[in-house]
Amino acid sequence: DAVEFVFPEYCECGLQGRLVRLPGEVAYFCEHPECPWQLRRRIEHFASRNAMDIEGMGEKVVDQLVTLGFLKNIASVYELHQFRDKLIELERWGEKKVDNLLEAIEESKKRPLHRLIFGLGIRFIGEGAAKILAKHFKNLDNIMKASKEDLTSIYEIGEKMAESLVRFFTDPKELEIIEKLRAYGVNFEEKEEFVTIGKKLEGLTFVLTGELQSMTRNEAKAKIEQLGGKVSGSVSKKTSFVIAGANPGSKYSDAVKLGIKILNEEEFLELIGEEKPKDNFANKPESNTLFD
DNA sequence: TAATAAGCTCACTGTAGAGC
DNA sequence: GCTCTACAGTGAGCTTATTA
Repeated sequence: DAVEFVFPEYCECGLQGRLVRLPGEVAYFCEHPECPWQLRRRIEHFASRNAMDIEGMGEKVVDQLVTLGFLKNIASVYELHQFRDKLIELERWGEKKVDNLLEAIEESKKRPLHRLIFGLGIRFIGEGAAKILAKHFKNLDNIMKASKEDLTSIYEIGEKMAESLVRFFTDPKELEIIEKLRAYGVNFEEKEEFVTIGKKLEGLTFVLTGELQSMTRNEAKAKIEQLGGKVSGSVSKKTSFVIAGANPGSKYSDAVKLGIKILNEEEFLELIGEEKPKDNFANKPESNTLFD
C-alpha cells in the first residue's frame, strides 16, 4: 500500500534553489550557488578529522557560526580570530573553548597537501585520490595547472575525476577561495614525511579490523603507506594481510573464508619494525583464536 | 561486464570538556 | 560533581569508479 514519494521541487534553503538530479545519479542537489546548507556541509567536511582536522569545529559549531554569519566559505575559517570577543559571549562558549578552537584552526594550516585537497570537497576526489595527486604533483599549483590529459595519465585517476578537477580549478569563485587560503598561510606543499619513505611493504595490500592498542587505525594506515603498502577498506582475494586488533569485525571472518593471512597486532608491529607496548596486549580477547 | 576498491553515510559506544 | 554536547573510534552497508 505504499504511496509513491513525491520529491520536493525546491530546497529548504529559503533561496528558492531548485532541486536537481543529474542523469544516472542518485543524489539531488540544490541549484542555488549560495545554498547555506551546502555551505555548512562544505565547511564541516573541510574541518573534519581526515581533512584539516580542526578540533572543536563539528556539525553543531559550524551550524551556529554559519547561522550567525561568522563563516561564509572555507577560507573564512581563518578569519574567525577577528571575532574572538563575540564568540566568548555566545551561549555555552567561553574563553577556553574559543582559544582551543582558534589554536586548532592555526594548527590546521600545517596539514599536508593531501588533506587540503581532500578538504576542498572536489567531487569524486576522496582521501585516496587526494594522496595520489599530492604524491604526483608535490604542490597545489602544479595540480591547478594540470590539464585533463595530464590528470588521466596518472594511474587510478579516471576521466570523471580529471573533469571534476579541471572544472573546480577553473571556477573563479573557487580560485578566489584558494588564493585566500594561500594568503592566510595554509600549507600548499606535500611534505617529504608524508611521502613513501620505504619499499618494505611495496605491492602488499592490508585491511585493518578491530581495535589496535598501540596506535589508532589512521596511524597504522599512515605507517603502512609510508612503507609502500596499500590499505583497503574491504577484504578481497587481492588482500595480502588482514591486521586484526581486539574485537575484530566481519572483515576477520571474510579473511578466514578467503584464506587470507591474518596478523595480530604483535605480528603487525614486528612487520613494520615498531616496538611492542609494555603491557604486551594484556587486554586481547581470550576467546579469539586469532591470538592462539 | 564482473570484480574490486574507494568514497560516503550512518549507527553506536565511550570519553573529554564546558557550563551550571 | 553532575549534565549535556561534541568528538573520537569503529564497523557495516550502500553506491560508484576503475580495472582487467
